[in-house]
Amino acid sequence: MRKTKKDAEQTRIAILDAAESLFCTQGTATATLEKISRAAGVTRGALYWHFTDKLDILRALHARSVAPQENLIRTAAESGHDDPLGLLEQASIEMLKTFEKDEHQQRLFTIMTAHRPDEEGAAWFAEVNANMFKTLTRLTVQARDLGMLSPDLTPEETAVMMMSTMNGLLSEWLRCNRSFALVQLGSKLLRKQMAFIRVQRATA
Amino acid sequence: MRKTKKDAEQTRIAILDAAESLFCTQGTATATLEKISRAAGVTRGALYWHFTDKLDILRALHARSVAPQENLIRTAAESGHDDPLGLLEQASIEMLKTFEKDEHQQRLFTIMTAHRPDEEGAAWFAEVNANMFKTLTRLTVQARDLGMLSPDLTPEETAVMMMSTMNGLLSEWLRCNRSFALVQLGSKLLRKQMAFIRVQRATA
DNA sequence: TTACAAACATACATGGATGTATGTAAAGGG
DNA sequence: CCCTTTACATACATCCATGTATGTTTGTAA
Repeated sequence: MRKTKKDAEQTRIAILDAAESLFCTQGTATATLEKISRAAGVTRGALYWHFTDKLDILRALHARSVAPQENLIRTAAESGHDDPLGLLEQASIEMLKTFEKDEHQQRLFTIMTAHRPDEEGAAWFAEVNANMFKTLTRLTVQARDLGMLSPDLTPEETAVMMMSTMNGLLSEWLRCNRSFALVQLGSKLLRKQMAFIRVQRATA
Repeated sequence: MRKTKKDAEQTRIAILDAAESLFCTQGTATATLEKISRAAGVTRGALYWHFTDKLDILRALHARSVAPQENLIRTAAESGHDDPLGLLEQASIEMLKTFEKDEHQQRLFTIMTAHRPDEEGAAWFAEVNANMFKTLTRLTVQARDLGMLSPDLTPEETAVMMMSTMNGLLSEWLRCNRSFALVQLGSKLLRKQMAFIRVQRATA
């Protein structure tokens, strides 16, 4: 029992990894804190030292893998752009690429979509998604103000469509065990969809 | 305590309704059997009389609301069609319409996607989805054999795309509290996507 | 070197969920 | 009219997850 700062941080990471894995395979409800601690090679004491409860672990998992990416897109959206829809298309495809590689993001996505915990956890999850929606809407509003959005689509509708297809692609890819090329098929679909979303000029 | 056959069937339905509601709001893990029985106005004894356990209730819920619709599409897919993609588009839009009205289907979808239970329940859920995928693939294979499928899409890719956008639309609609017109926006998206999936002829 | 706090492990108390076993009153058939 | 079965309610036993309280050992700073 000789733990230096560095050792402590390493056990913290071990706990997070174990929790991520168990949450993903068993769900947040059936994955008990003892299973997690045993999978991490420690006892529940260590777990309660580093985190207050299950939801705290969830938040930590989110903070270390998807929060950075979310902030990246958010800041890009806040600093105006001369081609918002181009940025959106680019960012979406980029998200697919990193998602296809990063197993942490994949597990966390599974956890948040397919194993939603009880009420407090659900509220937190809803908040995370609402933020993402706001970011997207900001971009689509810019696009409309620049006259680049198809006239039969509102900014909100466009944001909904983007969220829908992205989440649909990711969850479908995970559900069928990564049995198709996510980036290839996804970008093919996204490009077509973007062409539909953009105002079509010079077709005559 | 005077229960005729009809009364028993009615309590069974009451249990199913209560379970559906609680599973939807609290998840299958936190919604305990006692909460369900109390919400149904009975005790756990009645619940254990009608069902063996939680998963049995889930199966019953599935059987009474979405199974009929699944079978409808399946039989339509098995009896060949001269325009499989047209049938697919039609069936998808029809699914959106009934889904928008039927609150039972909405709750069950929430339960199955956002509150997946433990391992046995997850296995059952995976099976249900695999069957749907097979049905779709059967249609897209027919389309390819008839030369109606875009040459840069395999039948499996097309089925994946359909599953993805449909599930994405439904879950997005539920997530943001039905705050957009599902049928209107969904059919708009599906029609555009179908045009992309179909082989494009007579464009030159 | 000593004293304090970090970083855990261990032990305990509690409540809650499940399953089962038993009780029981009415329905329904002969 | 009686007997069996249905359709539950009640009671009990068990286990498990959580939280907390306490013990223990070692870094670490003064």
